[in-house]
Amino acid sequence: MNYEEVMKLALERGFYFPSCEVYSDANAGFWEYGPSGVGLKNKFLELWRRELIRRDGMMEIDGSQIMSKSVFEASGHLGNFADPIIKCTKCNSTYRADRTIAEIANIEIPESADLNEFDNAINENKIKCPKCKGDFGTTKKFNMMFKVGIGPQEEEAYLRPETCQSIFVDFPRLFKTMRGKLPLGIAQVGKSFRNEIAPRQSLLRLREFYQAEIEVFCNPRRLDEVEKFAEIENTIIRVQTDAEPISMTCKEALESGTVPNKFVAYYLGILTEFYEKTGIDVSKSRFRKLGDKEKAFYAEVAFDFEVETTIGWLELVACNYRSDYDLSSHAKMSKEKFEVMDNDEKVLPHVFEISMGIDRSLYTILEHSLKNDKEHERMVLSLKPYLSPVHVGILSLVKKDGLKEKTDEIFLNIKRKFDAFLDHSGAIGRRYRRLDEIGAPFAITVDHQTLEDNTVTIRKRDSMEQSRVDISKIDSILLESVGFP
RNA sequence: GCAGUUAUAGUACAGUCUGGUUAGUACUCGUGCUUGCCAAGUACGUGACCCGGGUUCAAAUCCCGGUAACUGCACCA
Repeated sequence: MNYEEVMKLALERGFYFPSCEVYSDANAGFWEYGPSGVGLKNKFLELWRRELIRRDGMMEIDGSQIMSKSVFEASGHLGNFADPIIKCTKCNSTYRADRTIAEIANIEIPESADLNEFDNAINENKIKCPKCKGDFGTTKKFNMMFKVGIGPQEEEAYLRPETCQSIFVDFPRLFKTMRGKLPLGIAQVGKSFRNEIAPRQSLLRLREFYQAEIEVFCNPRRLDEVEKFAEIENTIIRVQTDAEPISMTCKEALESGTVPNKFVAYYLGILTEFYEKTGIDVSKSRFRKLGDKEKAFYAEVAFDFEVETTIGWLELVACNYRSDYDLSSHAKMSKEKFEVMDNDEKVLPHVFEISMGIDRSLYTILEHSLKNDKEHERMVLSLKPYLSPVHVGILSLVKKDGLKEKTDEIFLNIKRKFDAFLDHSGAIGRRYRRLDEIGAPFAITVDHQTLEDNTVTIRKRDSMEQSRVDISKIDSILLESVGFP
C-alpha cells in the first residue's frame, strides 16, 4: 500500500497522528503514537532487544535527553552539525553558503570555514539570489540542535541530536563496573531532537524522533577475530556499492572486500536477520555504501540500510564505523581516560555504530504489511503476530443467551497474558474487519455451541480460516502463535 | 526556507466562484430490533466549516495575516 493508505489507517486506527492538533499553533515535525502505534513500537523494540541486544550480549542504558554544552563541543556537533546559510534579503530564500558559492563562482570554501570568508566571497564575486537576483544578508550558522537554558541562570545545554553521546561519555564507568570485555556493545533507545528546516511526511522526517542506537566498542587490531561470524556467514545481505544492489552472503561480502572486515559483516548480517523478522520485505533492502561526500563527519566507513517503499528508498539505519573519533574527543575534552585493557594490550577502542530510526522502521513495517484483500473487500494489516498491537479479539457471536457472560469470562482469564480486545457490538463480520485492520492475528468467537461443549472458534487473520478448539487450549495455542521467534 | 495546491465530523468528499433559513452525502462510530460466522437489513442517535483579524445588516463562503498538510525545489549532520 502507499503512503496515503498508511496515513489513513494511522489516523483511523490510532497508530499515529499530529501532535497538539487541537491548537492552531501546532508545530510541524511533531507526531504522536496512539494505542495501536505504541503497541507496535513496544513489540518492535522487544524484537530488537532479542535479535540484537541479547543475541550479542550487549548492555542497554537510558541516558539524559538534555546534555551539557561540553558534550557537543567534544562530539563536534556544535561545530559540524551547523551549516553556513545565507538568506536572500528580498525573497527570503535560504541557501547553504558553501554550496551556492561553489555552484555560482566555482570557489570551494569548506563548510567549517570562518563566516567572514563566505561573506567576502559573496561580495567579491557579486553573488546574487539565483531565484530573484536579490542581495544576500550575512552568512549565519544554522545549528540543527535545540538549545535549552538550564536553571535560573539559563546555562547553555542542548537536546541531544543523537542518543549515542551518552553511550560514549558513560563508557569508562560502564566498562569498569559492568566488567566489560572487548568487543562490547552498548545500546540505547530514546528520543533525539533535530531542528529540521523542512520536516515532511509524518514519521519520516520528525523534529523529535526515536532512535535505537548500538555502539560496539572494539579493538581495531582484531576486527577479523569474530567467532560469531560463523552464525551469519551464509546470511544473505544486499549491498550496493555502485549502480545496483547485489545479493550476497556475508561470507561473499567479506571475501570480495565489499565489506571491510568480519566485524562489520557480522553486524550487517544480524541486522538483516532482525529486519527480516519485522516482516519488512528485505528483498527490497540494500546496504548502500556511502561515498566520502555523503558520510557524516565522524564516519570512516558507512553503510546506510535502506528499504524501498512507495515513496522511494528510505534510510532506516545508519551503520558507521566511527573509529576512535568519539572516545578520543571526549578523552581530550574531559581529560578522562578512555583506554581499556584488551587481554594484555591497552587500547582506545574503535566504535561501530548501528543507528536505527524507529519511526521510519515502523512506517515501513506498516507499508509492507498493509494489504488490500480485494476478494474479501477488506484491508488487512498482516503484521507478524508477535508485533501486532492486539494479539487476539475476544468476540461474542451475539450478546444474548448468556454468550456475553461466557465471553467476558474468557477475556478475564486471558487479558493479562496477551493483548486481547473484547468486542460485543455489531455484526460479527464487521468486528473481524476491524481486527484485521489493526493486525490482530486471531479472533476467538463464543457461540451457542460454546455453552454446550466449552469450545470456541478461532479465526486466523490472513486466511480467514476458522477451527473449533476447547477453551482450555486457548492459552497454549496463543502462546505458541504470538510468541517471539 | 521558497513556490504551487489544499484546509468542512473519526475517514473520504460536496457546498464557497455568485455571502442569507436547520451546512449535505458515503463510510465510520453509539444504542435498539433483526439475522446468527465474515463490512447485510432496519430504526434512532453522536459528530465538522483550521486559527486570528477585517469588510458587511449578515462570513464556512469575500479580503488580510498566521498555522498545518500535500507536491516540487533547496536542506537531511
